[in-house]
Amino acid sequence: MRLDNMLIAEGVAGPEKGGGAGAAANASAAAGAGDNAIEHSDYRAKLGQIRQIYHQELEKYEQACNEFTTHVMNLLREQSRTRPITPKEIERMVQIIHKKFSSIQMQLKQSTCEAVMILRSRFLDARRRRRNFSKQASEILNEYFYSNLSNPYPSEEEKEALARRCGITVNQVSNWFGNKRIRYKKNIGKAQEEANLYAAKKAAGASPYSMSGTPGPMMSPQPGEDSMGYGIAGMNGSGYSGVGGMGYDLHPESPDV
DNA sequence: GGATATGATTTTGG
DNA sequence: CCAAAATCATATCC
Repeated sequence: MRLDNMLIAEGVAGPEKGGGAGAAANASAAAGAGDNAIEHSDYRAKLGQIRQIYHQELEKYEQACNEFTTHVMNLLREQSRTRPITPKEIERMVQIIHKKFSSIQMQLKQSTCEAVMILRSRFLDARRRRRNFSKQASEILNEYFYSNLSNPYPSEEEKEALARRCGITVNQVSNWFGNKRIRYKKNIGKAQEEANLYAAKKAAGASPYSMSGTPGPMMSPQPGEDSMGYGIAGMNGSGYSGVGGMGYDLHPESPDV
């Protein structure tokens, strides 16, 4: 029963709902968010495949069940000429057959469920579609991180600002800082170089992009403002003092939201 | 193709 | 409940 419900919920079992056209329309409607439209329709297509196979198999089983039942019935009828066979016995026979076949159907349903689950995880698990952030986003995040090494915990507002500037979500900013903190701590020695590197960049000021490897064209025309205002204003005086004492420093300035 | 980097999720500790 | 730590799954580099 659970399996049935699940299959219906996933749209594998249940009403036919007009085949591909309906599914496609559904997909495009559900993908109003936009960026995941392609993956979603792909998901839909795969789901349709599963669905089709499932129904095919189901029908096949049903047919086989009927054939087998009639076959048994014929045998019984034949036997009834040599010995009396009660209707009750026939009914029992039929029930046994149906039970057998329904257990086979159960297996089909279960494996279909499994397939759907795998499909879901394949498409819905964000880990499987990881995309690296843009170069600029990494720059912005790193700048903030190394400018606030003594307290790399951006507040909610700061996270939102960073998210906007990087074109990612607040959650992603949080993830990034979580990863960065732990991975920075893991090898301070090496990362210190990076810290210095970013400190140097900050000192260099306006053009933190050193053009290391990519002779390609400049990046996107990113709507004006950016750099300046935020990053440089970092800490008070002495660059980055040793982390030695306390981490708590209230932000020297909080211009607005 | 494997080694490493990196974003996301899951587990764990306070 | 939040963040650290562990872990997963992919991207990217070589």
